[in-house]
Amino acid sequence: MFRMISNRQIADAFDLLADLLRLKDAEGYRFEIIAYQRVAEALRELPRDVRALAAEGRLQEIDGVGKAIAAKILELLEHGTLRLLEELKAEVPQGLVDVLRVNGVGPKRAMLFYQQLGITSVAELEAAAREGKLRTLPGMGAKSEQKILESIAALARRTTRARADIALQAAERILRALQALPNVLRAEIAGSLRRGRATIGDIDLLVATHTPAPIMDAFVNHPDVVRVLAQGETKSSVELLSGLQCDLRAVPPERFGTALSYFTGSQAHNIRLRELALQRGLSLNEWAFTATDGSGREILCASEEEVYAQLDLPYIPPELREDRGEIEAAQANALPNLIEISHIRA
DNA sequence: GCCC
DNA sequence: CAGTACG
DNA sequence: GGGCCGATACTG
Repeated sequence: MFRMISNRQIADAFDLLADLLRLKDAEGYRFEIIAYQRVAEALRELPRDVRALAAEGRLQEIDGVGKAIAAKILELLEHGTLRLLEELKAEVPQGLVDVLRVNGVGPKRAMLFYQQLGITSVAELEAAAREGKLRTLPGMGAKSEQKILESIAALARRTTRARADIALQAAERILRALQALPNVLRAEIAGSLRRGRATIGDIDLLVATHTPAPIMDAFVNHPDVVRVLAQGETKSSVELLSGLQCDLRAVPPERFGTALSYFTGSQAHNIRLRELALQRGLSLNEWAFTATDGSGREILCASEEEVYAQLDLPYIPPELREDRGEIEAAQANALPNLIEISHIRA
């Protein structure tokens, strides 16, 4: 019989596997890393106990699970551990996985810090930054060092994902300020908040305008903003009083549909849409569909309806955009009817 | 790594 | 440019 | 066997 091990624990093991591989050689294992992360997410969303599925020999029915990963799941169910995972732990300090959670630190820098300074934890990274040691490393300077210190502080401030209702209040405050600005033609909440998720990691906002610069300025100077993480022509990122990160993108109104689609996600849903576009000889990004025949011809979408229509799909509501079968359902014209408040009566 |  | 980050 | 999202955007 199988061990007591939850879907969640198995998912965590695959995420750890992905992170350790990322540290070892991000490029060399690029697609394996993606595969492991996909499976981790699929397992967390799986409504059934993996052990039951395994007992029936149906593991490969899970999206993203093939022969190799099915074997790894079985190994976890039987032994509670993975040989591959243990080997990687011996090669790469596990504490580096936490270091990866620091904004601005990816696998390259984490390994650089480890190999040059022996850093294996966030605490050690913080100490090294305070002592001015990071700036001595190639590609690092005083500014990068300071950013890392601030990221570590931010990491401590927000321990968990925010409840959607709390985040919604914070989002609407910023949104109202943006809507009140001259030359803002539209302003919308995007991201997981728009998808109706119960908890959200950050707030994503989108505005339609022909003059993004003054809007970006107003955004980063909003009274709720405590820190500017990045500010560019069309994309800025800030930290709010609540500790929440808030990202804003600005696009011209004729491109609002592709932008809202992109910024609403989910990532997995976006990737599926982009694959569908490629099948039709089009490349899709947040700005437009672009013909892949070299002509550079663009198809602009002011609304999301146009985006889906271009892909021969009926409109898919944000709440369903998780790549959990909604694309296939849409293609079969069999999307479920969502329950709206207005449909409910006492 | 998975999938066509 | 490389590195990191975003859905 | 060979592709796998983005002609992404921002920083230093």
